[in-house]
Amino acid sequence: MVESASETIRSAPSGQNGVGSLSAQADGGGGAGTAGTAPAAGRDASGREAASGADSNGEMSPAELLHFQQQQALQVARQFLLQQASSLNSPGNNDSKQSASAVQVPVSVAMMSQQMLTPQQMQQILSPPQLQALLQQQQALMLQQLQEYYKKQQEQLHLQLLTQQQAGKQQPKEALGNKQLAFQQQLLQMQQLQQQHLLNLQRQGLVSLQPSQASGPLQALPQAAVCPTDLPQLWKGEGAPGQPAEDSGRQEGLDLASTAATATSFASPPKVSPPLSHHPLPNGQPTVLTSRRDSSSHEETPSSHPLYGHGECKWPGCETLCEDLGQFIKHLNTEHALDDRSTAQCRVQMQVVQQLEIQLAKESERLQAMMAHLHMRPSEPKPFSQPVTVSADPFPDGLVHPPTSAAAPVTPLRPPGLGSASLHGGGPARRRSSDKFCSPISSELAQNHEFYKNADVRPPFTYASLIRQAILETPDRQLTLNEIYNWFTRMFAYFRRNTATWKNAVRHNLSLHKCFVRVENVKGAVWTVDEREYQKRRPPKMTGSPTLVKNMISGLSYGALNASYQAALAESSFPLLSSPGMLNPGSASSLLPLSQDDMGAPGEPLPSNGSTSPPRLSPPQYSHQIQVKEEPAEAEEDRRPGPPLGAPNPSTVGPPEDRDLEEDLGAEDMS
DNA sequence: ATCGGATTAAACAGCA
DNA sequence: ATGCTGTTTAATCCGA
Repeated sequence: MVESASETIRSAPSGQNGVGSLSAQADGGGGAGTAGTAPAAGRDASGREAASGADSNGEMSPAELLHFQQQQALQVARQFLLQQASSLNSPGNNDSKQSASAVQVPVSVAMMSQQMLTPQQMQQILSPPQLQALLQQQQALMLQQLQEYYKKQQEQLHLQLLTQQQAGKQQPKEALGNKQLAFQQQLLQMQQLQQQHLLNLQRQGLVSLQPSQASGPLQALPQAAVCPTDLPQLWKGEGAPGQPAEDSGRQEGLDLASTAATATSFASPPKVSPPLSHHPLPNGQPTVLTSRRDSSSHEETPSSHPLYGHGECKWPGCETLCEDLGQFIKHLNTEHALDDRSTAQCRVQMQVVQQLEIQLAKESERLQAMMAHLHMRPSEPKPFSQPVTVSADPFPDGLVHPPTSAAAPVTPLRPPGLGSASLHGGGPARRRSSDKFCSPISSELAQNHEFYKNADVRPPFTYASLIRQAILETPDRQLTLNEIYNWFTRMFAYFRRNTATWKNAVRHNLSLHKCFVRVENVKGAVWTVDEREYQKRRPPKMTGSPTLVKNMISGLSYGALNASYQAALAESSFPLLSSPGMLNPGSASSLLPLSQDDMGAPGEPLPSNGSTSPPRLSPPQYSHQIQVKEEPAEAEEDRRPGPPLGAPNPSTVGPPEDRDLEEDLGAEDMS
């Protein structure tokens, strides 16, 4: 009647049958409708996007999401690292120098680290921009210090150089400048860092790199006695400049996974005898990363320079514009010649790299811990045949070995407890796996408690099931709205961060579902769960379809289901169901005032007798038959035949059953 | 293609 | 007046 044509226009993409078009539903909704639609349309897109993110694209399970996030963080860090490293190495290509003298590195890392960000700070997950900002900060600070400090140390440096050369190790070829020495040293340090990192990875993150340890490589360097004969070879590999730092960096970034992966599995014997005194690498491949990068850049345009890109000098803090490579070279030689400043800057860069390494190690460690946690449960059959580890897993120990961060395959991860259902649920919010398959939310929740608590992934449960869980977890099975909110935020990181909409959804669900009953309490209103109502709505489709049930049972191992269900009962405070006695008038009433009401209520069929009232709840039942739908199974026994509930055979129409039940209890309930 | 459940958004009323 | 709570409607998505 009302031609709310105006409204009509909006929606109706295709979503609902023609409703949209006709719709307008001017009918009752009137006010709400008009006002609501507009915003709703626009918001839906964004809102959903935020909430479901991956859903639309590729389906990701919560765990996959998490994994993905972690990988991204690591990649960013690694990319950064490689970029930094590339600029660090670049100077070396000017000439293939050799001679190595262990340059004493005066700058104490410890000192530096104090000036710089604390490990704790670094440890925080930084967004790329943040990371960059921090790095710049570090660089600035360190630069300052270095410049001052370096003057004092220069003498010492020269002295050492002389000493080295006199020792007969000096290379006749060309005189080595401090610059080269410094770079060599840095290179070595990089190698050490990389080794350390790899080692850490291989140790599955059990080795955490402490800030204090960070100075290890540096200080150990002198003693490590860079073997002069080794260095040349090292440098040789990087004779060619390679592509612009940026490009190479980018490339590395893209290729990071494989790079890292190869790094860990590389078997090629290193040319450099690992100087690292403390971390002997089993298969030693100290230079893998470096040499690999070098070699790749090696074949690249000789006309470019790692420190030159996009027409500007990439020297840290420089950014001088240079029209061409020639000009850049000139600039490099003049502005960044071997002097205090350049050397200091190199060190700074080195520090940056080191810090990144540390950060990377920490993130890797975290990732590994997370993955280890997620892989902890062998229970689930993996649908994916994808190998979890990259190549042969070199880890001998018995620990679970999640892929190392470096080599981490993109294997989809997911919370161990999650059933496949939740998996393809695609992640975001449309989950309800628990509802559908009767896989008890409590069990999954218990298993993945920590996961959901810390991972910002949306739990694969419906609001209704979550609310119910929250309520059932409490001793008296009742919660105020606010307490429910608190439970959500306490149990799920997701709800801690996505506060906008879910509260409304919770309220909406509380009101919408009959299974949630509001009870006036002394101190206000509390919400309780009417289990029967809840159970009623659970098996949406299974009810009438024997085939469905059959499929389900065959699909999910009965044993597993049963087990999980029992587990749920046990751990999840489902005393109501698990213990027959619970339904006794006394206790039941106190606990579930409402449900009690329903059952025994006014005139209603439900016997006040607890055991009988909830047919499907009777203990024997789930003990052998999952509750999957089985309310029918034995309900009838105690119950009067009348109610469809009792209908033993599934063929009996589902709807009636549902309806009846509803009427049975619903009546009172409604009132 | 359709249906029903779930989610999200929003309007609105009642209450402290 | 404001914020919280609770109810309701509508749009949309998604799985069956």
